[in-house]
Amino acid sequence: MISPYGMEIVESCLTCKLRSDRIFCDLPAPALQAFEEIKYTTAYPEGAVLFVEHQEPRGIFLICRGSVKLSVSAPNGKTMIVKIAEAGEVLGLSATVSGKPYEVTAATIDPCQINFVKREDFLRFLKNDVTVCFKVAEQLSEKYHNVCNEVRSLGLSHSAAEKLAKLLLEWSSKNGESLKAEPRVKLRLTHEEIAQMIGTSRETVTRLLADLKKHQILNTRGSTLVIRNQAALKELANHN
Amino acid sequence: MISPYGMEIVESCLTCKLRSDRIFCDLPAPALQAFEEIKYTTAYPEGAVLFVEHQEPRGIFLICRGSVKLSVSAPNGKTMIVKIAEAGEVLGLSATVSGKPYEVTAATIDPCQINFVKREDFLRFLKNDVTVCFKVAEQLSEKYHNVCNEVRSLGLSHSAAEKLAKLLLEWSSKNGESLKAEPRVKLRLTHEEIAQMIGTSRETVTRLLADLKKHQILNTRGSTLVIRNQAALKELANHN
DNA sequence: ACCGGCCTGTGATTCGCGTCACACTCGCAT
DNA sequence: ATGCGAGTGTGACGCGAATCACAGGCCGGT
Repeated sequence: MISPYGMEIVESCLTCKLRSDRIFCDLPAPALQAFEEIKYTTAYPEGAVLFVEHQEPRGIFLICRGSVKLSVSAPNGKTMIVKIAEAGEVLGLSATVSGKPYEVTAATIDPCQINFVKREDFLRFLKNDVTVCFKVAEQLSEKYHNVCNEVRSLGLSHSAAEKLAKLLLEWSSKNGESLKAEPRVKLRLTHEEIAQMIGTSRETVTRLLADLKKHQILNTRGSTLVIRNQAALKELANHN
Repeated sequence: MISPYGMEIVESCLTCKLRSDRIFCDLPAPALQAFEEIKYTTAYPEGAVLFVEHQEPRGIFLICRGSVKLSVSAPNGKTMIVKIAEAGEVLGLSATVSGKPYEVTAATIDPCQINFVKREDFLRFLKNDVTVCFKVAEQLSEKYHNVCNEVRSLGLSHSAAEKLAKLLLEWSSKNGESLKAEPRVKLRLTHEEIAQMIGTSRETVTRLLADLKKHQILNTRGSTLVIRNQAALKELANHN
């Protein structure tokens, strides 16, 4: 089956080949079967909004394919990107479990395939199986862990340069790229969006990147960043 | 029984009078009995360190009485206070569940009574009872929710004044004080610590508080703050 | 009553970076 | 080609707040 947005749809979670890489999909067979029965698979185009912060939780969204931008925003319109979620991650989990409003806004940044499960169905699913419930607890811990790191880098760094360096290093370590001599990072975000991730202004990001290039720490090949001096970048990230 | 630090110890969770107010303590009888058997009750003096960030998770800490300061810190020594946890809250939950290192440091700020449960015991306890497991998931959601708010106010406010105003309002709303015409907030932290909570410097906090007094928004009676103009404070917190 | 430590208050100076303003380069659609 | 819009690069300027430095309070110990 071909989806509306030129993507092949994975029909069933039972036969999904990505299963074993994933954290949440990797459930014992009976649980997976139960999940199969309550999930709705949907394809979304780029830029689709899955849910908005402060909305009542409708349920969870499991990313099968594509990536999703999570952001929080202030009444004055200023917004901050919390993270880019990839395939295998579950969104809206904490809101769905606790019944409190979604704490972030989720919008796709490329075409996505997503499994949705309604809140009541999901809660029933949880309460029927300790394995599942524990898995969810693990997921939540994971998420908590990540936000804590967010707080750490937001709160503990004086300079914007420090935060940018941290971000680049984090990106490069995602694909094991950081093990190479000159890790490459594919830039999928605009300077504006990077600025929103580290809580600074677009111009500052542009300037900082220019500086890094001038000092031979970075290099750009089209929209791919090459980290030429990882040590120096780490220096920037940790020191001052 | 009297503890080493002049506090009466609550012997058993089954007879604990605070139970119904608490989130985590409030379990069905059999689960509570099981909890009773794996917990260790301890009294701590002011300033005791329960665990340190990046440590391997030893287990969970349930505060029965007293309050605990949670902080993260950078290699350079700079530290940031994430929250002040009160009686009824569970600490180290996410680390214990996921097996990842503790993400914060926990230190008592007054004499505390605390129930400790070893990681293996706790995991067994979890996996034996869906109710418990679900409760834990709820707790984790709660925590996630709180950290998200932390990120929001850290990342989305331009001025230190804004963050300070937010903090004061949050404190005043804890005891339902904010419903009164002139809410009072007991200051239990030094300016230095307040600064660490909102990611600014001690001097700035001092100056901001002085300004607020000058503008008749605050007033101080000893170590108690009186909010004389809540509207103005909210204005500061939300706008700019 | 005295001292020594923490805490608070306040001025002077410096600097990062947000903001405004505008030019320049890419795509992409017509 | 042309022209438009989104994204990028760069200078000038000013404000907020970090930092340094020091002067008073407050408090608990001997």
